[in-house]
Amino acid sequence: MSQKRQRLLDTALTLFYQNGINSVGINEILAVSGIAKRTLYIHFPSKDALVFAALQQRHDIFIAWLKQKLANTKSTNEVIHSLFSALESWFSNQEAELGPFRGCFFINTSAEFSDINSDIFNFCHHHKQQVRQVIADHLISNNSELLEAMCIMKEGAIVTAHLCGSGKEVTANCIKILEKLETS
Amino acid sequence: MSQKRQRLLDTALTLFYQNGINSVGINEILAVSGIAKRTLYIHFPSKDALVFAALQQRHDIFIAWLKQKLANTKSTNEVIHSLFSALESWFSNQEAELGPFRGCFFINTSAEFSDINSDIFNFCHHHKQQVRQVIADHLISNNSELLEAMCIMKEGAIVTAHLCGSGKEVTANCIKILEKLETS
DNA sequence: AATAGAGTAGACAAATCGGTATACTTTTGT
DNA sequence: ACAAAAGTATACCGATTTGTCTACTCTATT
Repeated sequence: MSQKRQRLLDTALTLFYQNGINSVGINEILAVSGIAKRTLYIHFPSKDALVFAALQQRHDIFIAWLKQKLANTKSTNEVIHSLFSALESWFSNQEAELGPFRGCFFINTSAEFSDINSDIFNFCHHHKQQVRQVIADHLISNNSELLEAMCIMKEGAIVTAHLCGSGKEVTANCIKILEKLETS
Repeated sequence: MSQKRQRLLDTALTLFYQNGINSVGINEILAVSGIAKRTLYIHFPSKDALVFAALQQRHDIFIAWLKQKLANTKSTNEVIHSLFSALESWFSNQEAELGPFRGCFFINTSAEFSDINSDIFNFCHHHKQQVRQVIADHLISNNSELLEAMCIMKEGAIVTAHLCGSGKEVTANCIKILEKLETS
């Protein structure tokens, strides 16, 4: 609807993802976006509401990105390769839509919001379920053990790439491991 | 040395781990520990120094806990079982030394401190390397692919248990997957 | 041309942040 | 026993936090 609202949201998401939510104040978002404080509080009743909207925005972007990466996969092996190649590309900052890699926004956010019953923490959980579903939809065979393995290794790869910075080796190892599982 | 210093550190670690570092103020730590502000700043020059000391404390506790859990393992298979049984026990709050489970303190902390070159972020990286080394020391065979798989799945399991709350199924799946890898 | 809605700039409020200073008391080592 | 070190309580500092308020401007539609 409003282009100001959208610019606010884009700026907030970028800053939140890059620096962590608690480290980014409302005033910084206003300064970077060049929008007045009053305008922000017309569109979002509170910072938490802005955070929640940013999470939704990131969720939509990530799911769309993932679906596109998994499109046209015609076998389990192709899903494995497409998924972890995409992750590797993300880790090495070659996915413009996702911004400079700094781990998973939802893992990071759930680390800052400790209340397990809050809307924000709940949405992080919901996001992970949705991602799992997208992967599941692309697996022809109903191999739930392989699906589980892919999801666990995906989280492990994201965390490892973020903390240890070795993106390429990690994803290559994941592919190798999952291929062994697939054919066993 | 000083018992006050230790109490400060224990309180800080508990609160930081449970609520996130940026969500816990100096004053809260003082109120809970019942120690004067002046005393804190005698022992720690800044909040960041306290955070760093808390990370070191957690590191020592975690490494000791892990070594104990992996002690007396006599085969690769036993390492797999000991490691992921221990994790499952942690996830379901049965490991008093580690406190109520709220993910990995180092993953959580690195989510809050975005500067990759800071001492704090660096220590989180260092911790993960040390954990990997402890696991490696218990593997008789020099199977680096299995080691890598165990580390990736360990991170994946921690994140998944925290965000999705399904501790038991996750670790059971990890064990199943790793056993397949081991014997292939 | 008039009016309503969206936006701006910035002062302001109340709370909280990390950190310092002061004046005093307790503990500890020799 | 005495002196140094450690600890307490509390006031205070400047900066920063989210959020409110006022007064003004721009723009679009009827």
